[in-house]
Amino acid sequence: MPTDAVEDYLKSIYRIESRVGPPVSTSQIADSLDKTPATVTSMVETLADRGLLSREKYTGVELTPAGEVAALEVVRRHRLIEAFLAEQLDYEATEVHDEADALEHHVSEEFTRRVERVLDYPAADPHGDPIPPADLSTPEDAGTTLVAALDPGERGTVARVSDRDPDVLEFLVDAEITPGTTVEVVDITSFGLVTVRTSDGDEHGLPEAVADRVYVRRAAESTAATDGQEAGDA
Amino acid sequence: MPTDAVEDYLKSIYRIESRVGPPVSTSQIADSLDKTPATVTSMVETLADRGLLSREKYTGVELTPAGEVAALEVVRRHRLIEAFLAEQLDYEATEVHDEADALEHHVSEEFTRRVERVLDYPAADPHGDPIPPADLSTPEDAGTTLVAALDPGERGTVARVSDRDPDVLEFLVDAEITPGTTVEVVDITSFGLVTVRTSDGDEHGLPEAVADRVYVRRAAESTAATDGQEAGDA
DNA sequence: TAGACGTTTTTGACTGGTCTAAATTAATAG
DNA sequence: CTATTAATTTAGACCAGTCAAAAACGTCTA
Ligand SMILES: [Mn+2]
Ligand SMILES: [Mn+2]
Ligand SMILES: [Mn+2]
Ligand SMILES: [Mn+2]
Repeated sequence: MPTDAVEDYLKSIYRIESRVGPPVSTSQIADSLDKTPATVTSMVETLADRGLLSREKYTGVELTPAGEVAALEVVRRHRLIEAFLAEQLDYEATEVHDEADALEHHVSEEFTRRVERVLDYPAADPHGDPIPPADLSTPEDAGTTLVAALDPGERGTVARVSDRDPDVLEFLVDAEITPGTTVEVVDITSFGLVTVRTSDGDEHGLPEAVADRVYVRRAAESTAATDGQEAGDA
Repeated sequence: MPTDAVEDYLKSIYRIESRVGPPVSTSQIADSLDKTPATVTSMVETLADRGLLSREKYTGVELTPAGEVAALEVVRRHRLIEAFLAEQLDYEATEVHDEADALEHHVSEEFTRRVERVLDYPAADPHGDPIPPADLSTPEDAGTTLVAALDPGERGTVARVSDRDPDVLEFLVDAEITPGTTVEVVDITSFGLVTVRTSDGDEHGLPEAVADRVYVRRAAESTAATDGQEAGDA
């Protein structure tokens, strides 16, 4: 029943909520969907009428449980399709997004299940975003942003790279900073340059805007200062 | 640029043209798309304005070369998607149609090429409908309808079964009258019952409406009456 | 050749999604 | 506490696609 537009709004609100929390403002939605604020106001009204979100005028919106379920269904389809494109049709991680953005509104539940089965129930899409299972039960373990998780000298595993800016994503993929790889923070300057070493030994300087789009999990118990042990689990 | 609706109209007109030829009437289109005649009139006006078809009021429409190209692109995507669903996701031939009908408007050229490549350039969809190649050059060899092609006693290979009526399709699939199988016409009655024997030896009585949806190619040079030779190429 | 009848078009209306321009509101700086 | 400013909402418009009801058309029959 929901139209493409409705699904896109829900998905967008969901993603903003899970990044910065509610309330989600009109302009945040407008930016992320590339619509005018007037358009967004009108749409969130109808979404509120349908019980998919609660709205306080001039403040913002927040998904209701029903809205969150609907959003998660879209997110699930989106990520599953991305995984599928990468896996079965040999798409690059940088190419899957737009295709999935169109398809996500038009695949049936049947299709979704079959894709999931063929891929053997993948946990994450090609960027590392977790794929909600059919019961939509995922708590969204996103990992922590690079500088928040690691001090200089520490290592971690990349859990996820944001796919929001295609250029940033392209850069990260080229640098081999992708889900599953290991990174070590070499240095963090006061002016926001983060230098990391990747598993192939290369060093890359990441401006803050880029570093903030890399999410990692600390390598278990191997703080460089307190512990010389560096046995790697590649 | 064309919307889903525009593509559906073009596809529908194309299929009617290739079945009964132009001009295609308002009501034929309305029937096949399940729209009211008023709606169709309004849409064919805009299609004519865009140069996709020529129209004579109160008579009907005919695709222009541009319209035919656009239609063939949709048909190509549709059939490729059907083949893909059957092949890679294990759909039954009876299940692919609706899914493809939605997806056909939302897959990119890139996607289409990749699917085609993965399937190794398939010639036909699961019902036997030919898949136009990327240059859209296909002349559509559809095969000939069962009673037109075969006299009683003759055999032929099923080239194609119409997918228009899901129930008929289901029946044919159950009877194992599907593209690639061999059928022998046992008897044709004056009142339109066609009895055929399938390769497994079973006989099936097909009412005219069903028989007309099975397209075959005569088994080369093995007319039962004039020739005892029945060497089979399965 | 005049109806009658079925088909097609016209008319007018509605929904969903979008925009621009104008009005309103909330937050903030003086 | 008021004035400026930025964000938001309202007002009014438009487009695509659709339908129901009414009018126009063309054909075929009596
Ligand atoms: Mn989308
Ligand atoms: Mn993604
Ligand atoms: Mn369609
Ligand atoms: Mn088909």
